Amino acid sequence: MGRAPCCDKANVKKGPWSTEEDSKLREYIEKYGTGGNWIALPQKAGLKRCGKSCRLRWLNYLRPNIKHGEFTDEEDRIICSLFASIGSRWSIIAAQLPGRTDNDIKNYWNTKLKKKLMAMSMTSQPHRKPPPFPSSHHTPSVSFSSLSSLYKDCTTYQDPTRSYTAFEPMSSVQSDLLNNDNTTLATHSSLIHTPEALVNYMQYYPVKENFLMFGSESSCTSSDGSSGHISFGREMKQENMSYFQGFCATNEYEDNHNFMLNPGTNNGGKNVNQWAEKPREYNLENDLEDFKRLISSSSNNCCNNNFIDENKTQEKVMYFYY
DNA sequence: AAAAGAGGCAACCGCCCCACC
DNA sequence: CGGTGGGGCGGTTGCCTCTTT
Repeated sequence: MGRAPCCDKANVKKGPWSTEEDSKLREYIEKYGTGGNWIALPQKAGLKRCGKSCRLRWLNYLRPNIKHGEFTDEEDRIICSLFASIGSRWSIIAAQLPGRTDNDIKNYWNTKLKKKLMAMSMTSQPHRKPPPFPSSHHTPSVSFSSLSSLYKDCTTYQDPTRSYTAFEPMSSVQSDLLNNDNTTLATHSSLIHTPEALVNYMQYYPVKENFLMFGSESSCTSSDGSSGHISFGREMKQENMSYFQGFCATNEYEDNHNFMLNPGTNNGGKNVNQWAEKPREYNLENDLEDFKRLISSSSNNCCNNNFIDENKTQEKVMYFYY
């Protein structure tokens, strides 16, 4: 048996909102607020509308400070970068663009920005082929400054020997792109140097699960001075503790390191996180659900300055680790 | 000028998450 | 602890407007 509908579909008006309905809704909410119950609101406000419809109308159109019209270049840039990073999680993207709604951004992306990017991409590379898919022997050499510069509120994690930057899924990594030793992503990600490259890359090699992690380890600094290595992994839970588990391929050695990041402890107002080698006791193909859950729940116990505006969304956090 | 096609966007649908009982 | 219901989200639809033929 299906779930009961949230409202009586037969007695509910659908379609475009009239100005009269708009003002009824606006006046009611300005006077009484939503009362935390959208389902009951239309009746109280004298509207023959579904509560969800009222919510949508308010959030996307009537609420104060909504910005309509042309997107700026800066907004374009943010949307592209975030889309490349986290995929179509419009509410998170909207949280970074004051006055813009997720619906607006979604429409803008689907109708204009996607085409714009494709056009730019084809103009610069008329005979473009998919980005190369290097062998696992490719030496990683990562520059991610252009990406990280887009984000101001990075959470900082470090220990004396390692620093990491992680992209939480990212739309992330298709398991079929991975070698048995889980190194493929690590190595071909090394070609991503700019947001544009990432967009380009993800058109051909979309990723779905897990997360990417760029980082460095002092012990892995290569002879040419670059110290980047690339890893992939995921966050997981064990006995009420969350860990980041992953594998890394470094400049110095391409065997995998299995590591974990214990949750930070507050040390003089700053989170200090402990990195530790971890025995290979997990199968990366499993426990993805744990990973996803933790991504949404760990903001409270792991990071103290999340990327996401918690007033707009309480979940789906992107972490950057240095 | 009219018809057809394309584009843009508001709104709907259905699923998932989570708080509450 | 499982069930229920509301809120929130992303994907999709359908209507309206604009452009092209």
